[in-house]
Amino acid sequence: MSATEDHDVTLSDLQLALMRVLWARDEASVADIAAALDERELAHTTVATVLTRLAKRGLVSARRDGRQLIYRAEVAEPEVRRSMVGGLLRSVFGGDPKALLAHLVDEREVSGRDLDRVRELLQRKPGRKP
Amino acid sequence: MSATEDHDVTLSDLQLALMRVLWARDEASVADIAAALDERELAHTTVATVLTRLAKRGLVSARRDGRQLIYRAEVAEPEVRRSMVGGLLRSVFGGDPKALLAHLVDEREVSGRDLDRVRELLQRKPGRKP
DNA sequence: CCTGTAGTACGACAAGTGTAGTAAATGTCC
DNA sequence: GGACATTTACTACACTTGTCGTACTACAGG
Repeated sequence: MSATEDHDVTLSDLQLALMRVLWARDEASVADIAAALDERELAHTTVATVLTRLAKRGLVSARRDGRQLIYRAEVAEPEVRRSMVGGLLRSVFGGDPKALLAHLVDEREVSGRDLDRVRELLQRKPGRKP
Repeated sequence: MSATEDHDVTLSDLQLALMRVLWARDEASVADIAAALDERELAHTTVATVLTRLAKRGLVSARRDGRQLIYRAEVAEPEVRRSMVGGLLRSVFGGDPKALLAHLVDEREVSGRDLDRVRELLQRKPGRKP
């Protein structure tokens, strides 16, 4: 299938930032990414280094275009989200998603209204694929 | 005024494991902790080292009892949870708790039934505490 | 008292990350 | 065609984390 034998896709903040650029535009050169991230004031070489490391992990791939390298994400955002939420779930909530949900409510991060809204969406859009 | 100037309490798996022991029993010696974690087969010195580093971060405190050091957690579990969920929220969901909730539902980590259950609890237990 | 032994304090080392400089290759512009 | 600019490759360095080994210290027994 699509799952290309993925491991533990956990990314740091910076790594995530780079990936987000790739997810948003499907392909990008180091310069593109550095530009998209210029609030961070990173040296181009920093971006290039991180990209190289991500490539070594198989999370992005590079294609050569003349002297430039054009990068592309090799893992999809939902997959990373799954992986990272899963990690937090395991490490902090003993693997119980309901505990996380409860936390969100206790912490007033989501309200009863939010719950209702989601509940309604669930109703509307019934079951997904088995 | 309980917030003792806390930073970014993000803990690794191992660190969390140690903290959990402390949270469970309020005080523990290195030996206690190593014992509680013996599925991990850690050398005592490893436990001691991690504890020392946690102490340096102010997350635990140590009291001397004879030759032993008795540790105690200086941050509460809910606080760490808050901090870590907050971090994930920021880095992966653009800081939007509802997006995380949606993820949980999409990923079928929580069901409509779970939502209802929590919803009901909310109804039952109305107010907050000032 | 002498000897284990239990405990801590330190120092170490391998990975992974953030961050960047330098070098080398390759175009571009007068 | 020479000076610049662009872009990658490599190397480096400081930090954190997981993991220990060693050394030193202070008790417990005989």
